[in-house]
Amino acid sequence: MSYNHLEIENKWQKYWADNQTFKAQNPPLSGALKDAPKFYVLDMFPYPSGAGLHVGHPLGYIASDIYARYKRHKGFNVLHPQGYDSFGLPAEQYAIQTGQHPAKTTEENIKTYRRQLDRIGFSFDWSREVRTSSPEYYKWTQWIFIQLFNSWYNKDSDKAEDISTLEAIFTTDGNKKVTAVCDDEIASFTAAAWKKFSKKKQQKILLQYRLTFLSDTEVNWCRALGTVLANDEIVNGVSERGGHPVVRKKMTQWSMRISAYAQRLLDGLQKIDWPQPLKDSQTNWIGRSQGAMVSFKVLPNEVPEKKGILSYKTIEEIKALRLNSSKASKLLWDVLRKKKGSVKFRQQYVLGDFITDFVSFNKKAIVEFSGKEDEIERANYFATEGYTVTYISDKEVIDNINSVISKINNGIQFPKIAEIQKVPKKKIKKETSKLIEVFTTRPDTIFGVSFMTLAPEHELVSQITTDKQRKAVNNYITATAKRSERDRMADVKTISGAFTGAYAEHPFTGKKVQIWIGDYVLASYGTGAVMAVPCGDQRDYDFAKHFDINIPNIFEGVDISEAAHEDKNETKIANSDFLNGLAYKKAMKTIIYELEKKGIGYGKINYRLRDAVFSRQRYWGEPFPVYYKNGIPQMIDAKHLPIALPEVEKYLPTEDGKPPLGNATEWAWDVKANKVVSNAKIDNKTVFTLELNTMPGWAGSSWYFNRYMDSQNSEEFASKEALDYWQDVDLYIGGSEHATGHLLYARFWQKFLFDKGIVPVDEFAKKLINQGMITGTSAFVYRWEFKNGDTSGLKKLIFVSKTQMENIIEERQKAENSKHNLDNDSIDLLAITKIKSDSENMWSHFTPIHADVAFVNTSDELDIEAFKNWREEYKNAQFITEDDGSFKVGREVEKMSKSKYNVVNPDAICEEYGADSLRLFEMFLGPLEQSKPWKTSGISGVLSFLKKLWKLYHGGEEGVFLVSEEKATKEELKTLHKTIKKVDDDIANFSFNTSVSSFMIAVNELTALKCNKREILEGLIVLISPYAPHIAEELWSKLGNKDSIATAEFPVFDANHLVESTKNYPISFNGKMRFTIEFSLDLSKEEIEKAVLENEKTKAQLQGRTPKKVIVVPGKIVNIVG
RNA sequence: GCUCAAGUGGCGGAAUUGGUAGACGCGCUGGAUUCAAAAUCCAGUUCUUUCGGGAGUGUGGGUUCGAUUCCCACCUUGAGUACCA
Repeated sequence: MSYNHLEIENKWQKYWADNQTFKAQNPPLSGALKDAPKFYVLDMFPYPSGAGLHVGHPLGYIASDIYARYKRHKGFNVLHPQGYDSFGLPAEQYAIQTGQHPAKTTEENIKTYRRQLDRIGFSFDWSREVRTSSPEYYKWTQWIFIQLFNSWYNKDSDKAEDISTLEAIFTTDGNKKVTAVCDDEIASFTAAAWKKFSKKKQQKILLQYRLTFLSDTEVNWCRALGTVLANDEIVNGVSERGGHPVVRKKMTQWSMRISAYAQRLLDGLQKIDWPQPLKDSQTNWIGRSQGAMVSFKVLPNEVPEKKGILSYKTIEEIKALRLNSSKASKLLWDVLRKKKGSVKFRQQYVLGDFITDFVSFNKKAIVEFSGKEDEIERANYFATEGYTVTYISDKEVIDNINSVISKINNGIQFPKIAEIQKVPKKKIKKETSKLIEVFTTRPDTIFGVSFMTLAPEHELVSQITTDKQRKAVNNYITATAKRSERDRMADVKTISGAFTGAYAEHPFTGKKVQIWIGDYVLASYGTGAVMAVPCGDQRDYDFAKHFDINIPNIFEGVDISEAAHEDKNETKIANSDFLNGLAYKKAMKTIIYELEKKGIGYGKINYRLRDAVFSRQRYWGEPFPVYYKNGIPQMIDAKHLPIALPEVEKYLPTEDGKPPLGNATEWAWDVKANKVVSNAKIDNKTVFTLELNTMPGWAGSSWYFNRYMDSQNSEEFASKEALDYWQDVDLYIGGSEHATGHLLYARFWQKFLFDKGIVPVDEFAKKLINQGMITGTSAFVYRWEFKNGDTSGLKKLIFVSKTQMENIIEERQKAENSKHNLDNDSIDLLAITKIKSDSENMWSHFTPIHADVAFVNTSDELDIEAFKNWREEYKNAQFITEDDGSFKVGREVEKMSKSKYNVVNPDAICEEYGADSLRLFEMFLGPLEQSKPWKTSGISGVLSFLKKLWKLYHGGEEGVFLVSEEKATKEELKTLHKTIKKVDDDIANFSFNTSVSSFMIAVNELTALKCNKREILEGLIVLISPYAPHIAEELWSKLGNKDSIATAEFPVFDANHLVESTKNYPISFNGKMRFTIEFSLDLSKEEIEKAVLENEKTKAQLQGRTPKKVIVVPGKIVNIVG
């Protein structure tokens, strides 16, 4: 009976499903597992895409499955679940295109995934399956959101606490004593003041402390996708998915205060066994830098005028105004710009703090549309500046533009102060000295400060710029505003900036320090301002050189004539008053002490990590359990969860730009009935509008590992017993692309849940492995083209086989090198003269065209007929084949992708070679964490291994099952135990590839020994079972076992079987091995040395010379130095 | 630029504390079997060679009796990050 993988695999997959073989037990444990320790093996759950799985996807699942099966053999109660991260953009985009409900396509895709996964024979406990998009699951995602909303971060206890504790503090002490992680700008208030605040104001203040909060955030808006994207969803300024442009935009969004956990996320990395590169990228992403905040006083020498300074903000406002200007405004501007009025007007120009609609500076006249919110303040200011304002309305302009023009002209001819009612007298602002705050990691170099640089967007820029410099500054701001973020990033080399004319006072020397603006300073990091130390920072140095600013040297014995000196460890500070002679560490301490003493600065740790935006303008995501009352968000009571996703007509944003949920008609919250009701009932008394955004993709994946512990629990997130028993994931396998997304957010939520006492540990995964990517091996055919792609002279497309193409190129090279006539043998070789006589034109290029790898056999030969039928235009193509008539394709390694036609489907592999072959082969390809190319041709090696394995149990030519009960020989035992040791070690090191080799070696050796003894074969099949479980089950049952092999005891290694009496010593000369001699291991060093030197071969090597030295390492090697 | 990872036959890769470089498999070559093919089995397969040998793990140095492994410098590739003060 020969090995029939299809029959065996079907049989056992059915058996496992029917018997729930891999169901993990929750406490209390019973049966064989009564005292079993737990082991939790987890894969990153997949997003079920429409394309299904390709052979690259299961790599990590196979590795984790082997580990899980191994642990079962070792007596553990193994939890090895699987589920689906089933909310996401692709299903939604498909819905937009086809109108299909995302739930439906998701369901279908999951079915495909499940079918594909089942075929590979995974030992998943499917009874615990989760889907992030099912209401039973997202009920608890919503529940966690509520917990976050009801929490604040107390810096003193360094953990999240219930918001009620904060309210209690406010009532007794106000907010002065609280150290919380909260919004940057919260005014301080006393207990008395707190009590007097309205409920609404109190709620607004609390919102600034909550761990999830609403704020106007600059977000990455992707117009094409109609949604906001997280930083890690953007690659090179375009969306990761689809490559659409992304712009910055302000929106009111839910955010998660992950910044509260920055330090703990960093510290936690110490105690988890995750890959170093992954830890590094999290460390990098959190971006801790230690330094100090320092305030510089701006010198009031030249009090700048406010008028006409463009700030970043105003430029953007003006842009927006111009874009959105009303019909009337456009109409009027068309007339005014053509000077139909008597004077030249400018549109939307800045005057003081205001943007005028139209202004004439020389006539001191303003034309404004009436009805602006701040009309009174504006009028007041314009009047004090001596401007005449003419008010007009939209209607007037549209009805009769000529009368409007004459009204304007009249206003100018007969100046009169605009009518102002109840103008409050504007307070004259006291000119207090302004402070520029900077963050620096090198406060010890403060004596090297020779200028300061502000980001062009910095709010002080417009206030401090002097008259004289205003034009230059405005020009610079305008110029940088035009450049997109991308341009600025791409162009790091160019140094640009402008002097504001203002000076700051050096806090220690009292010297005047120039204040510049420059786009190398980012508004979004630190305070958006830097103290420039050109001698110690290369960017400051370059800037100083470029603008000819002096570069004081404050380092002892360091030459800074060529470049800044950025090394801090081995340099002492000089020219720095009280810091002179101090090394970095000491200088840091001293300066921070001095700064704090003077009250102008303090030591500070800054993090790059920003709070995470949590709102998405999408349909296919978790709805928020939130409704709005007077503009204040309210949580729906947890007992009414889940708040199910409503049905909508269309999945696109609404006409007026609301998220897709704005299309829902049943989307309002009735606080009396405690249910979702029709929007028509909204009265803002008992029925309120619900949140229209949905949660981002990472919401559901940030806690799913906890849900698996007790996935069917409808009462709780997971029971306390289950959480206490399973604790955390022992082994987590997934891709490294989640380093700064999922894996950071999940750690954040886990720490939060830990703070709240919901989960027992604050890191969810002890050990993590990143599996590498399996790349595809694309196949190419080469299209022969004429110069300039001109194919007009050809009746047919010509494809050239790979070796022939290489021949042609080589011939051409030769011909060109020796300047031979091109019409030579090589052309005859191909008989192409028949196709085209002008051979000159034939010497042109070959274009590689992707051919579907399905058309190519294991010898790289193309199925020409299949290829012809693939595309209409290939039907009549001509093929220049090899001499033997085959057509060879070119090969190249690329990412596996549909568009490259190099996708290999695991179903096809399972069909032809079997799941066991697929599993073995994927492991055999190379180290798990490394990326490696897939080549189907290689799989024959593991298949023939399986056949040999099968034969071992089916001795003789007849092929009947035949196992002997004889005692095993020493040699046979040695093979088995050598393999046990190797597999134990390999699995511990995740070197699955070398285990497969050792199986092959074992089977080869046992075959050579003609071993068919139960004593050996029973152990062997358990060893192999984690890797190739189907054949293992079959042979195990043939060996007479009634139960599944899944929990059979793993063979125990016995070193006694490996003890040797002799060693084949390598004899090397100057470190090079030349031959070997066998000696007993009992021999002493001296005896070995003597025997070696007497050996004939040694004498031949030495050719009469006397060796200088002989090194003998017993049991290892002999080295003769000559 | 910075951080990290990695460079070994035609290919995937092995060599766990420095001790026989190329395990295992693919591919290739030759042979057996077959009417033939597939499958299977056997032998060979780093390069070079005057068949004695000699060289060889990205490059150049170093430490050592001995280096793919340790140290220094450089080159190349891949990943992450990007004016982070």
